[in-house]
Formats: sequence, structure tokens, C-alpha cells
Amino acid sequence: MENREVAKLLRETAQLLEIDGAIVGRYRSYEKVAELLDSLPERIEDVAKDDAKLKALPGVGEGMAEHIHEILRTGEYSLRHKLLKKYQPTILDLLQLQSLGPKKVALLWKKFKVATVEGVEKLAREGKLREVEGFGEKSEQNILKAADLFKRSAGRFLINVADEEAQKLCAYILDAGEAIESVTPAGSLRRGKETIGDLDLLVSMHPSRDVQKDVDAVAEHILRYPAIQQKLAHGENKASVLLDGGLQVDVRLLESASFGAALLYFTGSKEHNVALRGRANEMGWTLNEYALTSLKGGKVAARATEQEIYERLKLGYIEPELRENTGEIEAAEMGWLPKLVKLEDICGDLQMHTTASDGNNSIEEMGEAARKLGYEYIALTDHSKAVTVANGMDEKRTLEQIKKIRAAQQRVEDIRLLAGIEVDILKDGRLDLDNEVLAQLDVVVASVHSYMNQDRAEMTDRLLAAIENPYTQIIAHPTGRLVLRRDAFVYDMERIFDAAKKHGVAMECNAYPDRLDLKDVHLRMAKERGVKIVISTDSHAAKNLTFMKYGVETARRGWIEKSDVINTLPLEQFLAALRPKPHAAQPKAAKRRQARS
DNA sequence: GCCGTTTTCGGCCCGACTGTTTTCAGTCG
Repeated sequence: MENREVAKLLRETAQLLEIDGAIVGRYRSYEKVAELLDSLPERIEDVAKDDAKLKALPGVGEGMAEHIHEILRTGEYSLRHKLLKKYQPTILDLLQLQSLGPKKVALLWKKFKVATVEGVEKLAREGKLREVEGFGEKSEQNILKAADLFKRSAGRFLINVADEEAQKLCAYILDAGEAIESVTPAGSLRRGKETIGDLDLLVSMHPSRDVQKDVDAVAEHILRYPAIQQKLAHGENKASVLLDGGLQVDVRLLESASFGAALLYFTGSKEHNVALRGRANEMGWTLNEYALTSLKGGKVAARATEQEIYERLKLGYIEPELRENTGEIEAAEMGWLPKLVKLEDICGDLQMHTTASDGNNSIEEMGEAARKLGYEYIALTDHSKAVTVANGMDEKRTLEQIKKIRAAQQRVEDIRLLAGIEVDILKDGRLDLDNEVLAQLDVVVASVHSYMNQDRAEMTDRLLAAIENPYTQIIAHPTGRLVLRRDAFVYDMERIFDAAKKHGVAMECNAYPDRLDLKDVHLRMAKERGVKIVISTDSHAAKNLTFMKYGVETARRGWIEKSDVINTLPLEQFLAALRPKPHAAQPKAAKRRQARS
């Protein structure tokens, strides 16, 4: 059983317990363990084999360990099952509705025995909800809106979608005038998370004689943004709107004096903030979105920048991508924070497609676009023949493509065009092209595009075979997942990483926003096992080359440093870092040196 | 249900906003 499946059962149990009226601590303990599992790099199934190891996890005691054992043994958790029977399996849907939380869901159940979105919607339409204490006419309207949204969208967006909306809206807000100091996206977008639920924008206002007047003017300007579908809320210093695409945006207006505290608070993650506040308390401070202040006397210690708040908490500056409470606070305390890889460290892009298979641009066009991004080299890696839908190349066409790339090199200056391939890993782990052809390529990227539902053992063997093939240099999008659309392949990742390390095969962090594969926790695992990483865009058009930034952000979330990523190396060093080809002719100079000695 | 160099019982992060109230509970992030 996968960690997220176990986490889901525990999280749902927490929600059901809260509806059931359990005391706050009891359901919090389930939530905490669910959060832990979501970020745990090891498989909980493996951890649980050793009961002492399981109980050593923070928040897992005698009782919780027993529950986890039960879930792993039976695939279900009896308390969750019992509660779902007591209510209805659909009752959890109601919590998805804005303005409905566990207390109100419990009330609705008590009064109407209702447990479906449709049921609540009907009651709201008939004006019956207002009979319940705590509900009124306005609540009915809100629930009707929320039910509508629930039906229309799952509610999460790919990072590039949110990023593009954020850039447009930030530029618009800046037009409001001189009162604005800066507009900064916070939240999960700033942390580089693979999907974004809603957008948090912080608008910092210059100090002035009448800040409130400025704030009101800016808020009015924001509410006139043309792409607003619906206004959700509008308070003294906050506006929430729904954009046409369905993305919710929360804009907060604040004075520049407390910008650091606000940025820290609204960047999150929630778990990171909780831990920081706990640490603040222990040190005699209290931390909120306005400032770090002393518990006694309320004296402000820091608020203008994140740096000074971390400093007062005796921590190094923690990059937003690390703020998930998965060890970054301890690392910051010890001075062990990684020096994360940056976009400008990247010297080349190692996976992209041209019109030879399913890309939209020619070799030259890709080369020219990459040169403009300042790269020193790229690998052109079209598909191999097994991917017929993508017009994959057979041996003959691959050899022709190599010639075309060599010829294009004559016409494109200031960037090295490496002849590559994205060769398919067949069902049994063999590669889709003959060794004689693979031997002539500069870069061999291998990946899975078929039989994605193989069981754990088969898929493990298949990938192991591919890694053991002496021509494989990079495994692309290693888990095959599609963000929001398809789950990752199931295989023994630790064995795969160990094999990759042993054979010098690099694992890709695919920067394409629909993939982001390897993902953050797997990258961290790979790094810990000493596996080389490459970050590539998998571009199918020249304009996709800019997706690199999402790959870099994902790598940063995985604690990846420049030295972990081989395409941060200049060309010659990069080529030397790739797995050496079998029987590769030694350079003449090396041969002479050998002869002399 | 977990946890503890103040605690083995009593607390579990904190504040704004909303919509309901007429002083506040619930939701949200």
C-alpha cells in the first residue's frame, strides 16, 4: 500500500471524527500522522515491518501504530468504516464546500440526515437551511455557489497555469499607482508546489499619511480586473475573487513595515508555520502575520523581512521551496541547509522533440531558442519507433536524424547540438533500438511509454533491465505520472535508485508542468542515495524550453544542489559525467599517455 | 491519540472574516 493511500484513510478518519464531535486533540493526532505520511520518503509498509521504527515516528504511539498495522493488513480502517456507516460515505464531499466545516456538517446531519452535495443544495434552494441554528439566507446562497463550483472543478491547477495567471494579475495590480511598493505571489506558488489550489498575492503599500485610503483605492482597482468571474469576499485589507478559469485568488494588502512577517505567514506551508510558531513560543516569542513579538510585553522583535525573523529564531534563511516541515528547520538550526540549485546554474537542456517525431519545431529552431536562453548545449531527443503515435524513429531514421543534427550544427553557432534519442523501454526492459545505433548517439535517454499498469515486480525488473543496458545514460520521467491525471508507476524505487547509482545512470527531473517527474520527495531520496540528476524540459515546442524553471523549483523542493545536477556542468565536464559508452574509443591524447606509462 | 528537563493530566497554532448574532461560533488558510 502506498503512503498516500494510508494517509487518505487517516485523514478521512480525522474529518469523520470531527463531524462525530470528538475532542480536538484526538482528530488532530490522525491529521498529523496523515501529514507525516505524505512527506515520508520511505514506504510506510517497509517502516511498519519494524514495530519499534514505526513507533519512533513523531506522533505515532501505541494506538496509532496498531491502526497503521490494521490499514496495511486489511486495506481499510475499522473506525473510518464504522463512521462512514454511521453517516454516509458521501458526507466527506460536504467538507469540500466552501463555508461548510465539520461542525455545520454535523448540524445538517442531525437535523436533516443529509450527506450529499445534491441534498444540501436542494435544502438551500428550498430555503430550509435557514431553519438550522447558525445558518441564514446568506449561508444558503454561499452553499449554492460552493455546490456549483464543486461540480465544475476538482479545484487544483497546474503550476504553470497558476504562474501565468499570477504574472498577469501582478502586472495589472502594479498599474494601480505609486502607493504600491511591490506585488508578490506567496503560498504554494512561491513554494513551487506542483499544483496550486488558490493564488495568494501580497500587495505591499508604501507608508503614507492615509494608508487606508490607498488600500481602498487599490482594492477597488483589483476588483475591476477584467478576468474576474465572481467576487467572493472583500474585507478591510483582503479581497478574494474567482477568475474566469476557476482559479481563486486571495489578495492581501498590507503596510511594508510588516511585509516580512506577512510573506512568511502566507507563503506557508501551514506545517512549516506551525513548527515556527512552536519554536517561537519556546523561545519566549509569539509569531503571527504581523510580527515576531515577545510573549511578555508584546515588544516587536522582527517583522520587515523574512531574513530577520529567521535570524531572531536562531535559524538560517530557509528557501520557500523547503518550507514543508520535513527537516528544514532542524537543518537551519544546525547550519546544514542545502545550497539549492538555481535556474541560472543550468547549462543545457537534455530532452526535447523536433518535427522528426512529435515536436513542433525543427532542429535549428530548437537550437536557436535554446541559445537565446543562454545554454551551452542541448540534446535533441526524438522518440523511437515503439511510440508509433508520436511518429517514433526506427534505426534508419535515427541514423539520418544524427546526420541532420550534425549538419544543423554547421548552421547554428554558439551552442552545441548533441544528437540524442528518447528510446523506449519495451515491456521486458529491452531498449527499442539496436546497440549499433545507440552507440552513435551523444546522449541516450530511455523512458517508459507503454504497459504502464505492470505490477510492482514486473515494473521493477523492467526498469532494472533498462538501467543495466550499457547504453542507457538517463532515465526520463521515471515514474510516468501525469499531474492531476495519472498516478505514478508502482515499483521498488530504492532498488532502481541503487542500480542507477551503481551504473552511473542519471535520473531525470522532467520539468514539463504536467509531469514534474521525479517529484520532490523522490528527488530527495535519489540525492540521499547518491544518484546523479538531470533537469530537462521534454519540450515539444521551442516555447516550452522555458518550463525549465518548474523543473528547477521541483528539484529545489527535493533539496537538490547544483553539484547533484550534471547539466549544470560546462559541456566537456557534462559529457564526462554521463555514463561512459561501452567500448568507446579512447581519446588519442589519453592513448598516448597510456602508451608512455 | 500523543506527549512531557516546568507537566503522567491537560493541553493540542493563531488570527481574520463571515454570518450569525446582540457577544460569538465556525470556517479558512
